[in-house]
Amino acid sequence: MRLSKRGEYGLRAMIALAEPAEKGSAPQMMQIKEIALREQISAKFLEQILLALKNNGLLHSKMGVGGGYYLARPAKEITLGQIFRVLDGPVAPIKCVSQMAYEPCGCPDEETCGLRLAMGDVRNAIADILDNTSLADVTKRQNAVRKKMGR
Amino acid sequence: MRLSKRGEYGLRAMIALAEPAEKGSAPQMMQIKEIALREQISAKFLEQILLALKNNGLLHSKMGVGGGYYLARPAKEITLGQIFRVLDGPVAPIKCVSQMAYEPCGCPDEETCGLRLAMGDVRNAIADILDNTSLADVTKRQNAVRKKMGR
DNA sequence: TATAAAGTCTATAGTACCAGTATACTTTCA
DNA sequence: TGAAAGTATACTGGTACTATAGACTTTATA
Repeated sequence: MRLSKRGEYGLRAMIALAEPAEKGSAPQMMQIKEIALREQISAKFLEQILLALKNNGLLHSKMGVGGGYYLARPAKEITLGQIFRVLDGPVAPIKCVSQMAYEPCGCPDEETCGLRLAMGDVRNAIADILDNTSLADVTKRQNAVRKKMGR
Repeated sequence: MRLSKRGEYGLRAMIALAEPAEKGSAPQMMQIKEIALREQISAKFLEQILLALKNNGLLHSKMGVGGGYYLARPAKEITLGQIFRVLDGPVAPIKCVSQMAYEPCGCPDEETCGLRLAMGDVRNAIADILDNTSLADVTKRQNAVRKKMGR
């Protein structure tokens, strides 16, 4: 049940982009290098990841001097599930319970397959969290913990 | 978030072994070939998987003529989580939230890392299902569905 | 007690995927 | 016009996954 490095770095980058530099400021733009440095990620690798996120409509970018990446929509409208699926594919642990990439698993009777029933529950539990947690939720929670710890 | 073939086959085999041949009969013993045929798995591959489950105390075996594998404990005392961990390792999507294989993920402040907080929720949701679903639960559910569909 | 049926164990092969690197290109701004 | 930035694609080394092979041990029974 692992999150790939690709997925991890992508999620970290998106969270970084969701943290407003100043309170109530415009959606912030950051450069690849900036994010890479801050999150300790290989810039070249991150480049590919951000590109994939852009091509799937989650990021926008500006080329040239003073360019960079920024969120395509407000942080509260982008969920972890959307990001995850772009970078790591379907959420389901087994294809026969996948919503976005269904494939039969070959058991004689899918309707009554016990493994399928159990893995369906797992899929739903994961999707429930990922699809109902937005980037805004994440940064809000971060700040709440920070405040609580007095930082 | 994928279940490996190893994990899938192992879970299928354990579920097969948990289905009593006759109502209220003794823990049933099945041979590798028998399970492999029924679940359409390569017998040699399944062999390794069952061996791993045996070496981790989830299965017992009997060698020689008329031998086979059988559950080491009653089906209601073996959870999907136990099987999963033997075959696919930790449940956590990222090491910094793993209970059984913790490792720092390298973010500057783990306590307030948003990704870690979210992935912690995911881990708990998965573990909650896997550790609270026994083989007996699975076969019971299978039978319930079968009955409902009139088979 | 010989034989065949069954599990045990270790090694290895092929493949796919992951993580990262390299390089050439295009766009934009000053 | 040149430097800063993103775009695009190819390549590579490593590792993990999915088996397959073969030699070995244990056990029942004829």
